Amino acid sequence: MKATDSRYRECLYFSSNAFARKVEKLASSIWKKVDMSPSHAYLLMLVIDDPGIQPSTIVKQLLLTPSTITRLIEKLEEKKLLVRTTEGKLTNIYPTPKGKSLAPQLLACVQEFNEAYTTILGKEESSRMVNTINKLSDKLPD
Amino acid sequence: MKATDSRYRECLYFSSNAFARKVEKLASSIWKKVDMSPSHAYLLMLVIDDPGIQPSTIVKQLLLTPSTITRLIEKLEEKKLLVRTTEGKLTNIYPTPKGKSLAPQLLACVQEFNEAYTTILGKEESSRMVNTINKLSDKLPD
DNA sequence: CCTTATCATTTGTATATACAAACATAAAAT
DNA sequence: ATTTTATGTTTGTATATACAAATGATAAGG
Repeated sequence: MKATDSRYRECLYFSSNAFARKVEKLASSIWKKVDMSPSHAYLLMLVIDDPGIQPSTIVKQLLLTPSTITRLIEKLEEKKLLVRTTEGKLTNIYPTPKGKSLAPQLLACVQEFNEAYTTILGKEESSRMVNTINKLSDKLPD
Repeated sequence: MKATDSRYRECLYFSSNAFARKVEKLASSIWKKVDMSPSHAYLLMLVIDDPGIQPSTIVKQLLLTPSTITRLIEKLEEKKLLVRTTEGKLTNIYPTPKGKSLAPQLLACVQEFNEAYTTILGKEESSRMVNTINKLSDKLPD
């Protein structure tokens, strides 16, 4: 059934969740090429762009909680794509050569994903959508 | 950090996910009063409004997968809020008296949630948002 | 009728995410 | 200098959701 036909079509809870699930699915299908989920890929890109970045900074950039970030990092470390070095209470994350070598493919995925949804939704409309979502998102409480 | 400040602010993947998480959180805080997650509550309301409804119909209404629906139903059955009767390959779901008695509280939560976000986002803007999201959602592939 | 295809539901397992508590360290206050 | 508070990170555990395979049952084709 289409969202516009659901009994709960007017409820923001449903709309936003259903939409996010669809976007997630589209994104996942693209990042499967590098055998990674979109979150992992974005985190890795952040680390490649800013070697030594700390988890707390990643938390802010990705808008996820600290525990989630730890878990994402753990997985990427297992895959030998990045390493953690801890000094005192601070942790620094660096990409490994293997991780760094993925950079071009990661960028290609970003581009492919962006093209995929702008093609489907229209260039105008999707960028307006993203802006509106962000604006509203900022109004909602943490 | 605000969504509008994230490095990935222009990516629909981030925006839609972050937004959905916030909406989910707001919704959860309200439905905690009836000790239920929003999904469980909406499912229960569906069953109360249409006793004997089948899982496949719920799937279409809630835009979730069959396995997720089974899991939601299981939990509500554990809580004695609904019952399943299976005949042949079809299953019918009925609310228990206990489940039915929750109806007014469930409605109150719906209302409270709607008021919460329309207050925050503005009446106009939130209803436009919901419509746009649904429209775009329908364009994305299953 | 028997076999095969189709449909509805469930089960096993996996992913993404979060909350709350635990740690570990650094900074501030007395 | 010792205690308190604050900060950054990790761990234990829980929730929501999904995919793929299994199950159970009806329907269709030979």
